[in-house]
Amino acid sequence: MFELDLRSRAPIYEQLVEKIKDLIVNNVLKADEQLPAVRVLASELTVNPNTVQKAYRELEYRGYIYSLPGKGSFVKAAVPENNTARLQSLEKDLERIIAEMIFLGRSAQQIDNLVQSCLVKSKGGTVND
Amino acid sequence: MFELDLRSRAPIYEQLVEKIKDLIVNNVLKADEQLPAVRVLASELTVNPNTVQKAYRELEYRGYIYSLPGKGSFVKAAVPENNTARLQSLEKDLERIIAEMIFLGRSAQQIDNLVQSCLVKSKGGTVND
Amino acid sequence: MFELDLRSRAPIYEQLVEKIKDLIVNNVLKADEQLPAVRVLASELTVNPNTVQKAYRELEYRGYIYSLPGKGSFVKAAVPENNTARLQSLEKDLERIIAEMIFLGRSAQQIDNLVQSCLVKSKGGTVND
Amino acid sequence: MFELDLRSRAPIYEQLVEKIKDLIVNNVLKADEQLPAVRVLASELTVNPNTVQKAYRELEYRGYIYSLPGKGSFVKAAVPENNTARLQSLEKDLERIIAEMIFLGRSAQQIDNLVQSCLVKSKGGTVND
DNA sequence: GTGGTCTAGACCACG
DNA sequence: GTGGTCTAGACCACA
Repeated sequence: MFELDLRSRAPIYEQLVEKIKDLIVNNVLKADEQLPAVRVLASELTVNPNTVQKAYRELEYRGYIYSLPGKGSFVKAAVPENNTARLQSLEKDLERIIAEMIFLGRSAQQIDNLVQSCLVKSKGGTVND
Repeated sequence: MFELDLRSRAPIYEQLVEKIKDLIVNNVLKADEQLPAVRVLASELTVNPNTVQKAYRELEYRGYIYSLPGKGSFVKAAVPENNTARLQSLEKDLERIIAEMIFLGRSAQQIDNLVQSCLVKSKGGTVND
Repeated sequence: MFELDLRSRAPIYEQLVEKIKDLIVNNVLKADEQLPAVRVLASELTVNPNTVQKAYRELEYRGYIYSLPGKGSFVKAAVPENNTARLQSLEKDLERIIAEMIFLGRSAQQIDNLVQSCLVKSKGGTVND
Repeated sequence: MFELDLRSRAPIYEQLVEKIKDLIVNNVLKADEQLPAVRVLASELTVNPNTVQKAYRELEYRGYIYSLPGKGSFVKAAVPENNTARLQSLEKDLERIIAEMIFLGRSAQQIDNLVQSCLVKSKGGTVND
C-alpha cells in the first residue's frame, strides 16, 4: 500500500495520516471504500495497532474517513467541514512555499510548469476515475 | 514583528524559525540587516531567551542568518548550500498542497490565479527592493 | 566511556561532540548502534541532560547520528554530505599542525612515522572491524 | 600582513594569535624580528588596540614572542617551554584529523601525498631561510 | 522509557 | 550589551 520511514523524526501515526490522506485526495481510495482493518494494516506495516488506530482517529477527526463500529472504517464521500479554514491554511502554505522556491533559485517559469502539470494531473484524477 | 501561537502543536522555536525565514525569503529582512537581540525579541514575545536563541541557532544551521557573539545576529547574503534537497522537498509539498486544494473544491483556475499572483509578487520583491 | 575536562575553555557539549565523533570515526561505535540515552550519559558524566542533548543534536546536524524521539539515538551509516568543505578545512589544519610540530623540534622522520602508523591503523579499523 | 574574518565566530584576538603563530612557525617572521606596534597593527586591521594587545599577551604566554617594555614585541628565538605537552597535544590532533579524513573518504595515498609535501616545504622553510 | 521542549535564572567571553 | 553555555527542574508526545 505504502511505506513508512521508521527513521524519520515524524511520528509514525502522522506519516500514516499523511499517506492515507494523500491516497484519498488523489482518488486512489474512492468514496465509501473500506480501509484495511486496524490490525491488518498494523501487521502489514509491522507497527503497533495503537499507532494505526491513532491515525484513523485523526483522519476521522479531520473529516476524511468515518468509522462504523463493528464494521470498519470508510472513506468519506465529501469533506463538508471547515473547508474554508483548511483552504486558507493551504493557500498560505502555498504562498510560502513558492516564495521560498523563488528565494532558493527556482525560476517563475519552472514553478509555473510544475503547477500546471499538477493541475492537469489532478483534473484527470478526480474527473475521470 | 509577528505573532506566535502558543497553543499550537508546533514548538515555539520552530514557529519562530518559520516566521523569520519568511521575513528573509520575502525580503522584508534584507541581507546583513541585524536581527533583534535575543533578549529583546524574547521579552517582546514574552518567551524565554533560550527559546529565541534556539531559533536563531537553527536559522544559522539552515544558512539563513549568522551570529557574531558579542555583536548580534544578521541576515546572510545568500543561501548557497544544498538547495537541491530542500527544493525537492518543497516541490513535493507543493504537489500535495495543490492536490488537497483540488480535493477540497478549489478549481484549477482559482489555484492558477493564486500561483500567478505569487510569482509576480516574488519577482518584484526580490528584484526591486 | 570517556572523560570530560570541565576546566577546559571548550564548552562541555563540544567536547562531547568531538569525543563521540572520534568514537564513530574510529569505528568504536558502529553503524546503527544505539548511543547511551541522554539521561544515562548525563548522569554518568555528571552533567545536565540538556547539555548531552545539545551534543547529540549537534552530531545529528553534522550527519554523524540520528535521533528517533521515543526510541533513542543511533550512529548513522554514512556521512554523504558536504565532505569537500570539511575535508578542505581538515587539510588546512593538518598543514598547520605539521608546520608547528616541525617548528617545535619534531623531525620529518618522526612525523612521517606517526602518520604512517595512523594510516595503517585507520585502514585496518574501517575494513576489518 | 594578513586578513581577519570579522564574520567568523572565532574571537578576533584568537584569529590574530593563530595568524601570527603561523607566520612565526613558517619562518616568515624570523627570530628577534620586531612585531608591528600594537596601535599600528590595530589601525591596519581596524580593530580595537585592546584586541591586538590581548593577542600579543597570549603569544607571549605561549612562548612565541617576548615584549620589552617601551621597546616593542619580538619573535622568540626558540620555544623552550612545555614543548612535550604541546607536541603530545598536536600528535593527538593529527591522529584525529587523519582518522576523520579517512572516514570522510580520503585515501591513505592522498593523505600521504599531502603530508610529504608539507614535510618537504617545512624542511626548506626552516633550514634555508 | 525515550527524545524533545520550555522556563527561570546564573555566569562567561568578547569588544 | 551581545551571543553563548550551563543547570535545575518541569512537562509532553511517542510507542
